[in-house]
Amino acid sequence: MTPAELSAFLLAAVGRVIARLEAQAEPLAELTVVDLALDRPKNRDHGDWASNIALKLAKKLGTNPRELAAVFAEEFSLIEGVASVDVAGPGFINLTLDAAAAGALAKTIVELGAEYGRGDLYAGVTINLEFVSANPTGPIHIGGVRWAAVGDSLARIFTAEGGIVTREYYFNDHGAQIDKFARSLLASFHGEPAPEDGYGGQYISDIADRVVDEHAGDLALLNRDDAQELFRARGVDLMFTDIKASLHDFGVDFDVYFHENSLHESNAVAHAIARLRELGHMYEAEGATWLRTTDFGDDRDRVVIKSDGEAAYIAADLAYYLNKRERGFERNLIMLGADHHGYVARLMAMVSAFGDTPRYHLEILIGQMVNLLRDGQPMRMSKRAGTVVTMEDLVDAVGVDAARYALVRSSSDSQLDVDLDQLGKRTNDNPVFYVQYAHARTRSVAINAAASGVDRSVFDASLLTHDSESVLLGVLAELPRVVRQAAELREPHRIARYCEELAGAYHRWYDNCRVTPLGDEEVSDLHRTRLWLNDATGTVLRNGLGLLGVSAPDRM
RNA sequence: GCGCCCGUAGCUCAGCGGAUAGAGCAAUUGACUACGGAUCAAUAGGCCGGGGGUUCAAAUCCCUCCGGGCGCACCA
Repeated sequence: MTPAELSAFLLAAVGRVIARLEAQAEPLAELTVVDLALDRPKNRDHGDWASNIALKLAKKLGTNPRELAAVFAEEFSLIEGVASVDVAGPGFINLTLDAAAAGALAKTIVELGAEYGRGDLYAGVTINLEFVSANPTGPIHIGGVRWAAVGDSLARIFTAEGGIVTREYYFNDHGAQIDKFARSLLASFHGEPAPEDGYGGQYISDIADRVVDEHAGDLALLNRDDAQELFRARGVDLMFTDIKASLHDFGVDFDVYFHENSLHESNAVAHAIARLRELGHMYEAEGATWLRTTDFGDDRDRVVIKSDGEAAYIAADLAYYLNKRERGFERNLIMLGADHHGYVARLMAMVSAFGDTPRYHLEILIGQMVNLLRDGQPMRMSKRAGTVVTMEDLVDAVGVDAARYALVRSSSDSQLDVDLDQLGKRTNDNPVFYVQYAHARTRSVAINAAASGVDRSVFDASLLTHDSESVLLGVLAELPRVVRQAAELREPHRIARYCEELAGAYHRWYDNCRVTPLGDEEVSDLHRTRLWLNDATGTVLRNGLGLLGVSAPDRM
């Protein structure tokens, strides 16, 4: 029995009880699965599942929690597959399933395979996920890498919930940052130090050299301005190619690389401004053109066209947002570093100005900073000096799986400390190996089972009676709920934590319950049924790791 | 000054208003002539930053103070 099936039965039972009680009390609103608050108790003595619905409803029904719980419990005990029901503490209802009902899940999971864990939370909804979006003025820094891991995982999770997801990279190939980049390349070409506010380091001279290799003849003929222009165009292009390749090596491939420049070159910016003007939210003052964001909760109005006639940065954002909406995206998410959180209010105001709904049509996820440590000491980074730790450095140090897992396993709301030395030398410091090992073990057990003549020709769930088996089944049952919650809260780290819990439950089961017969013991239905459970665990670990973009190896 | 995030075991971090607050690492002690010891079992380690409040029930929600990070442009 899956949790969804159990919930449906319980909800129906609750409905019957309430129908009887409502004769003497106020009618209640329609109840849902959420009201049931079905939970897997931490303490095994409290059964397989627990509900606190009696505590929640007692007051509304004009009765006390324990009495109400007793009534529910009686009704619950009639459900097929429920072995026992107890009322505990202030009014918790603890349920224990019989082994056959609980164990049936193992077969269900094996049969569903990659489908198990998927849901329909965002069925058919078009979702645009914009992340990384690092300027093409240098390699992706560590904060961007966090978003690469988290954003890609979130994309996988939304997809698992039925969403039609586009991964999008906003490429800031316009404006002053790019000019600095071009001047930095030119400075390197002339053997000059990096400009005061520019970029330095090995990658600048590398890029400059590559441009020189391609265009040595041309450069000799160009004046300084034209040479800078050539460095700008080619340098951005080369940087862009490098960034794409790094992301690909990291397992992240974007569907759309959107160039900011295209918004300026087309009439997209003018189009967006015209629309906002029609809606009456633009005004002229002090020689500039403003968007009245204070009408929508921002603390000051924002300049869209500067008094020198140039578009301010937000102009492109207006155009970009409108463009996404016109491309048909219902939900748009942008992932930004904490150093950009001051931008949220004005973007939300913009959404309102367009007549859309903030936090629905546009959501901004803020990720806190990542501190890189080496031997416990923070690593100081400077773009000008070129001392940045890149995605490649991180991957070289620990590998793609370990890097992605370390970045995705914590809430994005928390600042994260990543110690390169620690991650690099002691592999056990990263729980990804614990999870991957559990998966490899399921494969190894399956191979041994086959060699011993154990197959899946028989499945008798009533034989799965060991305590470690009911714990394992309980954890397996939770994947769909964890995926849904990770999607709703935009928190991929819940998947990682779940995988760790599952791996632990599996290792403990492995220690207690053999799949292959020992010595000259006969192959029994218990062995065969346990093979189903083993394979079901392998499936769930693979599905879970897949949502994180981490491999599930057969051997390690 | 205003805004956002954080403060939980020695360290890095989980914890959907519920029962005895958890995991990994680090420490101590056990378990392989049994499906992989990258594992398991056990011990130790906590005024959940402080103080109020809401609730049958608060690490979780609200207020306040303290501490840390990051922001508050006609920069991008």
